[in-house]
Amino acid sequence: MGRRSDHNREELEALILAEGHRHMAEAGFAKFSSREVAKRIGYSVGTLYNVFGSYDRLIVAINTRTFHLWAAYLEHCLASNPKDGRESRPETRIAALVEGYFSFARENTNIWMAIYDHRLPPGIPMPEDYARQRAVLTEVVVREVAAALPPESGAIAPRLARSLVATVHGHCTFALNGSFALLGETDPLEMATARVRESLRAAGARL
Amino acid sequence: MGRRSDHNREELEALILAEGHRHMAEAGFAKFSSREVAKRIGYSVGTLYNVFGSYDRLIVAINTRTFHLWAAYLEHCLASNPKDGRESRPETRIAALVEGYFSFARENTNIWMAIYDHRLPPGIPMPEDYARQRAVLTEVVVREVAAALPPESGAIAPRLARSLVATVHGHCTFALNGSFALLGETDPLEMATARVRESLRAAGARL
DNA sequence: CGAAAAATTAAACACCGTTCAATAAAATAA
DNA sequence: TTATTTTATTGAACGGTGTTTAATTTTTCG
Repeated sequence: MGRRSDHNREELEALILAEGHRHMAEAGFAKFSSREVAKRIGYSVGTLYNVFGSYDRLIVAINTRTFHLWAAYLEHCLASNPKDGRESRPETRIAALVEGYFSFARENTNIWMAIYDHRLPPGIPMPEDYARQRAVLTEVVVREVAAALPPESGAIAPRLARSLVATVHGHCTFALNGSFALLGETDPLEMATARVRESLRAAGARL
Repeated sequence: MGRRSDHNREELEALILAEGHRHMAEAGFAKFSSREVAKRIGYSVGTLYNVFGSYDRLIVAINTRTFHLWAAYLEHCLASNPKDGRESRPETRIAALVEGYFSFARENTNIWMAIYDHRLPPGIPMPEDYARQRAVLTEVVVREVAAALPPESGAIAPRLARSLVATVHGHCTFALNGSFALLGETDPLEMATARVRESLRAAGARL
């Protein structure tokens, strides 16, 4: 049948992705539907499948975009705490990072949760884009952790950074899914920040 | 229509729960289906809805059972490290707890993940059973954390324990969903244990 | 036994992801 | 230009889901 005059393949992919991202933000992972995305952009379901191949690949593309937004958001948070200003202490920048992790998740709950709600069927490998965007995000943390540690400890920064991301992730998850509220915890961000500070100090950081 | 001779209401509820749990363990949250559970126990879907009211309440019941199993598993792990034996040091018991957290999740991935995959629609409150079973699990950790801290720090044990559970949860999640593998981390358990030890030391524990 | 109560069913509804022959439009060839 | 090939798009069909409900069966009890 026919090529439409108003969208080439590239534009169509971008259109689906943009609307898919919006729908995910509004509806959340559990209620997300590829049919609904198709309806919203005025194409039929089949077209979506021609472009993305499957539901899973569409979700992965949406999540990849979320990683991109997230990394940009964190860099923006850090830019408010410049290295050379009065508030340039590594502690401040680390705190800004933890706070940024939490506030991105809080202000974009559905798209943030979708990253962890979705799991690829076993055997299907992650697209390269996904791994790369995720690595970018991790690199930001590695860089800041390395800056907080004494120069001679730089080698351990990557492993420690990954571990601290997991620490913050755990706290953020419990904050957003109600686990902390259920158990009586009222300030998850403070708890996460404290745990990160302790581990950095144990690794030799002077905070 | 009629009451069957072979199951009263209580037995039927237990039957559904047992088969539901089994199905969740085999299929995982994404492929779980109440219709499939009904088919397996030889009842129709309607009966399931008469007993549990909705899909969500069935899932919550399954997850509540998982919390119960999990707490029992952890107590069993701790029993292998008795308080009064040669290996009675709090550090050993804390390590056993972290290891138990990981190994339960690893050996029961689907039912463990289902706890965090499922989210109640907003407005519907958690059943009391769920909160209670979850509190039991947390109490185990609070008790061990308090034992690791100096007596005068006992008051902070509950908050610290919740935070350490979040820390371990984050590491366990990243270990099981492939995040750590993607980022090159090869020993999540070691990382989690190290973070917990650091935080306990910072709180005054002599490990 | 017969009537009231309770339990169970099966069909219907509105969704979902996925596939695929038919079709319409664009690109190319004659 | 017209004819043909290639490409993009569709919409119906399939088998699945959670959920509701009228009809039906079974049990209970007077």
